[in-house]
Amino acid sequence: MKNVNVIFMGTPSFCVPILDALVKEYNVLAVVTQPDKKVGRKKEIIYSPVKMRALEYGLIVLQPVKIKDEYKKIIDLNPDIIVTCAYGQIIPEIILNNPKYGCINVHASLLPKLRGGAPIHKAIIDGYDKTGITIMYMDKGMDTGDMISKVEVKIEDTDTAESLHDKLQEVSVPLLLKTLPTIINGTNKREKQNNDLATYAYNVSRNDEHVDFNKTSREVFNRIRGLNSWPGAYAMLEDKNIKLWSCKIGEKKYNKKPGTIVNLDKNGMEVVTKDGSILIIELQLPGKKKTSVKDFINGIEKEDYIEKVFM
RNA sequence: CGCGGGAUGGAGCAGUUCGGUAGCUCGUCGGGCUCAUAACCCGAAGGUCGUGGGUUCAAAUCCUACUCCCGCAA
Repeated sequence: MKNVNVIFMGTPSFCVPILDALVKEYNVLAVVTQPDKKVGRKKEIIYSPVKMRALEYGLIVLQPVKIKDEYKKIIDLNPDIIVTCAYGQIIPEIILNNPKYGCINVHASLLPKLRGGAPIHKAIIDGYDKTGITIMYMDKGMDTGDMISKVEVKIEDTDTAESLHDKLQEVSVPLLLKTLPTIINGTNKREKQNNDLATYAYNVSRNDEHVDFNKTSREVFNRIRGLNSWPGAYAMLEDKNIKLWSCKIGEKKYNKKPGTIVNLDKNGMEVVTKDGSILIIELQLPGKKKTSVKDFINGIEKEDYIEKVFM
């Protein structure tokens, strides 16, 4: 398939294996990714993972600030097909209508569920028992185009956003390599999405990262693991912002205000929820590193924490 | 130059204000108790106190420059 000219558009590490596969099997004309950002305390300029890999291959890298206004270079390359995956900008119709085989997107959910930028996190946070990868034609909406192929992945209680990310990443490449030839030879399926069944997974906001212990243990558990290992869930204890990295669902019930710390020992920090409790296993204080509660308790007075309430 | 916290045996921390013998809770190793133990008792090993300068009779502690880690904000 080296005679098929492809442009790949993507940004985070999730889609780097897709770029690898495309480079191996097809003729990649260029890679489009988000502009370099100044990130973090030092304001270092960070290349997207896709850009870094593209540079390793010596590919042309385009980084339009607004692809809506800077589409010309892409069209001028005259691609046969454009493959996108977590690119991060809405592609204008003038590009969508250009390649002869169309523009397809690799999306990390079973559409029409979880349309949007954070389908992996939200799949866990919202308590889905399965998710997957959908390959679809793009249209002008956000993840609303016709579906071509899918693969399902089961979500286990042991999964975190990170482990689910890895599982989905693993199945995305084989699905794409199976699907692309059918698009090129015209034998692919094309199924409309049922908009009535659609759910949404917008990018994770600061508000999404906050753990509300007034919810059920299950909901708290899902939120904490759904934000691990990035960006992490948090709750406030007095004036401190405490990150909660991993937890287990507790077995007891308490007649106390949700958020109250009732026990603190090497097994964890037990916090009251709406319908029971949660055992925090791993946490992080501001300015400190992530530590297990087992280690954390060695350096503190338990009385400073017991009966305090997470907000 | 966005704001702030931090670096002390393998881990989590105290000690720094006001310079004077390296401390706590764990872990590890050895021994004891026990039917047994993640429990308890006794003992031991293990630290250039992030790095380089400076002040001092004396620096983890004061001054100075730097490195690395982290929370927030973007």
